[in-house]
Amino acid sequence: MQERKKASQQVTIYDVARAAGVSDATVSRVFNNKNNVRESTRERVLQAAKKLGYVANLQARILAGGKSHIIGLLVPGLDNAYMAEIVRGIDIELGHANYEMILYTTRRRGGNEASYLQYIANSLSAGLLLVVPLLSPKYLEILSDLEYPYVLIDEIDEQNNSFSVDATNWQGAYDATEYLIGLGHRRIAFIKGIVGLHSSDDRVQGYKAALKAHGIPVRDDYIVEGDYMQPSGYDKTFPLMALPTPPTAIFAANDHMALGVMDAIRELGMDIPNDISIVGFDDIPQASTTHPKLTTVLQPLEQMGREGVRLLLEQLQYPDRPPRRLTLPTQLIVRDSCRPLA
Amino acid sequence: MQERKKASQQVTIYDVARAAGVSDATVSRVFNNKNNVRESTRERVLQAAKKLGYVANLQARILAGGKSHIIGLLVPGLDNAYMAEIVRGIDIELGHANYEMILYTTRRRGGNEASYLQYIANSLSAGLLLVVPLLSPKYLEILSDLEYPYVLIDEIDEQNNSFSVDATNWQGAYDATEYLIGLGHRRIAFIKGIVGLHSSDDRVQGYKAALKAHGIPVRDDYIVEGDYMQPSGYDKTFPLMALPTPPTAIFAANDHMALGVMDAIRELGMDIPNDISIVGFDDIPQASTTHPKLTTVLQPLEQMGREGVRLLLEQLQYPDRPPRRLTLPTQLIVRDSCRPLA
DNA sequence: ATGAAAGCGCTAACAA
DNA sequence: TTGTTAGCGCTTTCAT
Repeated sequence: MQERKKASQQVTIYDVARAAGVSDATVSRVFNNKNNVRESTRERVLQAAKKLGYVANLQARILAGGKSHIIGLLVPGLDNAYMAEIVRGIDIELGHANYEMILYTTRRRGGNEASYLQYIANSLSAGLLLVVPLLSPKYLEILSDLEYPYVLIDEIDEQNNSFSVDATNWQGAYDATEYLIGLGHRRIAFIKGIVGLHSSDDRVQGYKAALKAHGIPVRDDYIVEGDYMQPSGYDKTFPLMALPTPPTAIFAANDHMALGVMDAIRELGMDIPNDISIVGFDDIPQASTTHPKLTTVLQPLEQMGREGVRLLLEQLQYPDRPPRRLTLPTQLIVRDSCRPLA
Repeated sequence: MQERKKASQQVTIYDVARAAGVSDATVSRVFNNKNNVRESTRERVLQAAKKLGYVANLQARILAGGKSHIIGLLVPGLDNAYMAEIVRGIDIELGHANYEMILYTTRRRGGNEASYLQYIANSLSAGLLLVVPLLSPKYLEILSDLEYPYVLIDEIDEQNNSFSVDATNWQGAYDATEYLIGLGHRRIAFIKGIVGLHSSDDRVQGYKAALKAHGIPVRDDYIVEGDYMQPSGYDKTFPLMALPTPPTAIFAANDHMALGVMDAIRELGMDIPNDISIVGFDDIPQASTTHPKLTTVLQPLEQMGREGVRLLLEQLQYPDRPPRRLTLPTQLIVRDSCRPLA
């Protein structure tokens, strides 16, 4: 059988010990960076290990008393740029900490959150990172019942009972709106994201607040519902532009929708930014490769992923620290999709 | 410390054995679904296990020689739609088989393939799925030295010594080109993908073959280099359109580049498809949400992921089967970015 | 500074 | 059908 062959070929701590003329315990010490090893011995061991191509066996290490060095990542799916960026950050940070990641998708257990979470908690991962938009409160309940370490990314716990990382969505939307106002725009439309999503709701509020702060009335007909997907940005643009007094600027609650808006605007035979200004949110990679380049609010997705990992590892190390919410700053990225109103 | 607590609390096979009045081996048998256990005994063990809340320790299980029910996925990164689709397929199929997936990124060990692969082989995964464009032959060498089960996705092994899944890239490009020819186009440009990539090279060949088959000379100035990224599609379009006799159709070796081409064409003030026809390759989700909708060659990405998993699980089960290469059919998806030449 | 020995939780011969 | 006995590769006391 396959597994046997593998076993017979694996270079173990023993082989290294023999080759270096020391005991297995000493080899272990070397690889765990214990300080009670003579420098010359350490070198000899390292030499031997290198020569033999020794690679530590994680299972054995963990079994013998170590930590699992594996965390879980629960997501609905990987199929959008937003998620990919977060995962990139997670991956980088995990790499630094020498942790592995098991990917769990909510898709896989439609409906039965409880048993899925239990399953995860009982398997190899030492903790869980959740990037689950529209997280049901039930998840949180179960998780805390399980007393299982976890961190919410781009979601918050209303009860303030979870570790979480998010961004200044309100402020980001406020800044973008204010930027448009500064450019002379007064008729600024807003395409909302998924209602109920915390980040999404914050963005609408930030938009409205900026308008009010500058004495511009909030017009209901300028605020339309979207769903964070490109087609909704496209679809919603037409009714907006068909208004008796159409907007001179459109602020989409995320970049995907902004891209859809751009498509629609072009289809209407209008020019961006000369005929209308467009702003997005997130700064996904595509925002800077589209033409004209999209002005948007950078959400530090990668960093959110990294900080999420940090928070989780912190919990693993100090299980008794109280929950903490980390809110990272967004940043307006001015590119080419907006113009001062003539 | 967390880990200690957990360890001291962990219910082992021993506890269950004692509670059920059997030996640990019997408990192991029950949990591995061996058939040589009396039904009444099995029930008793299950009862005891449930009562004590027993959960198998995977590390120990693997270390002792069992199967891990975890496979590894090695990718450069998740940051593009192409990869996301493949991963989606992998995830679905893994779910069916009740396997977990550990994500490994090549990013994490710049350069040192050998030790990274060894590390992977020595850790929890029972096998490895590789979606690594431009896979260095060295990887394959190491992998086969390790005698570790693996499957290549969208890559092939020139030596025919690996399990692999790919698609009919040549045929797909041939079909798309022929479609354009059928529409009356004669001046068809091609933007290449990354040279050296197997799939990419096949696509150029398919394009050329179709041209030749229809007696259309292959013009070198109509074939330009790209890199599969959107900006290259954009950049390469301008020189193409500045030619004395510019093409009436552009075939980009993948959708990302085709999207870039569309941007450039619009920037030139031309209309798609009235002034020029455009075809892509892959059929990423965005191809159908852009405007006009992109005519493209569907590469069954999701299915490739699924088949990759199947092939890997097959190897795990029958270690002695000889390597197999599975080539899935591509399919021309006609949408709105092409028009008959007037 | 180093070695010897025990054991982590489990699986897999081998007996019985 | 079931129990006994060895390990899997490693870490960690406890000696030396």
